[in-house]
Amino acid sequence: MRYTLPKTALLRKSAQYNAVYRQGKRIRGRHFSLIILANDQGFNRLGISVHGVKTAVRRNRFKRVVREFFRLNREFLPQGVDIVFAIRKDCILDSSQAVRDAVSVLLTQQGKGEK
RNA sequence: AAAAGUGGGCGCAUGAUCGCUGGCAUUCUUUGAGAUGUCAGAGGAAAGUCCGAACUCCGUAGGGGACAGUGGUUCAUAACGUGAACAGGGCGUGAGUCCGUGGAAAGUGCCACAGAAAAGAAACCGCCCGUUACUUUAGAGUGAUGGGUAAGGGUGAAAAGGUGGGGUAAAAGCCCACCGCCUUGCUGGUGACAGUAAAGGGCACGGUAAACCCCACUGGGAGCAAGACCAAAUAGGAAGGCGUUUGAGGGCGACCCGUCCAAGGCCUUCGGGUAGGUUGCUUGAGGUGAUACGCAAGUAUCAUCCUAGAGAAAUGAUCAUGGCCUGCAUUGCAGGUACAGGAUUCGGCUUAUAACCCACUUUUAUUG
RNA sequence: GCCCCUAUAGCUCAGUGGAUAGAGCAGUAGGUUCCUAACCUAUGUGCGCAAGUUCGAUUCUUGCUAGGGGCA
Repeated sequence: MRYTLPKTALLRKSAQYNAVYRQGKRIRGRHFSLIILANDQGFNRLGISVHGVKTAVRRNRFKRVVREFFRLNREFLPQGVDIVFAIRKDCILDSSQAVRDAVSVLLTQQGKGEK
């Protein structure tokens, strides 16, 4: 069951997204930003927002890559949080490994900032 | 063989592992946005939203006008601004291809600059005939003025039939021949239209309607975020009940008494309805094949098939094998494999699109 | 998904089918000043793209492209 990704692990409603946007903590990166908010579900939930990408094929491509990353790297992320990927229009990431590297950079930067 | 034209096809394939969505079946200590199994799961343009319809709601006596759209003819179609065939015109040696292709003798407007004149034609130069003044032997010349003239000049995108002959003071369809044009007839065609050594007209009618406009035809409005059903919370509404200084309810107060506020109160029900959920939702003017009719677009009959249904929105990732293309270069290595992703559903149009394949046709060259 | 609007100079905007397309700000060069600003003079730069109608198109028609807005 480790690598499944059911719909309960996705943010589905506008209200859920708005809660994360209002109260979450933002980490700005080069190709995308992370917005993180602790939840009371006991597991992570994922939301994806792609802005400024013209064609539906490229938009869906980003969403699939990010979902694939999220599915394969559960322990890599903080636990028990809602996390939204806000992808910018100049994003060039094309594989879950590239996303993993970028997220790793962001999280270590954030850790240093807190210390 | 080369260069073209037209029409059509294909739009990488197979397997393994992990994962996603839906249908069906089974299952339950957790009845869940559950689990297991099985089947299915993006396009030729799904795109742009440029047209047309289905479907849904709202509106609606009938007629006219306004407004908008369309615009050769005949068919096709549920319908269309789409398609087919044909007609007319432009382009091309050709196969072919392109065309918003009704009306300018209903009216109004516009036609810059140039030019005498740009529209009920017109006299600037020129040509011709008079009158008159001056010069002159005369013929004639110069100036002024009255007329005739559209042959010639030059301008322009465009200047009111063309060529030749006759004719005249000079000219002119003024007259004649041929060509062109218009009207009427005849013939062919369903028709647009075409033909005509038929008759008549001397020729009138510049262009522009993707300027206003006229004519013919078509059009009620909104759109699945349509619409239908269920329905938290909050505010307000309606009805009924309680209560009316015999005090419901609330404040002060630990509580009682007391005191203060008090119909703008409390309770129940109903209706509408937000978040949210369910539905609309995929069997349809459907696909494929055969036969018949039709030049064709297409239509009819029979057989056969069922082929996505999400909702912050599923079809992805990794690996392997093999196609195809390119490069290196020799039988391996490297790189590439387009445009692009359903959102109520259909019919079209338009736009994007790597590489490859097929059929027919044309022109040129060579050979037979 | 549906429905609208816009595109003119580096920026903000004008512009009856007809001239070398205009105004303000900005830019460049020169003048003025001891120097700078202000001021004066001169000067460059454009009609989103492609077809069509017309003698002629920024303007009219069609198709694209880009941007913006509305419908809960």
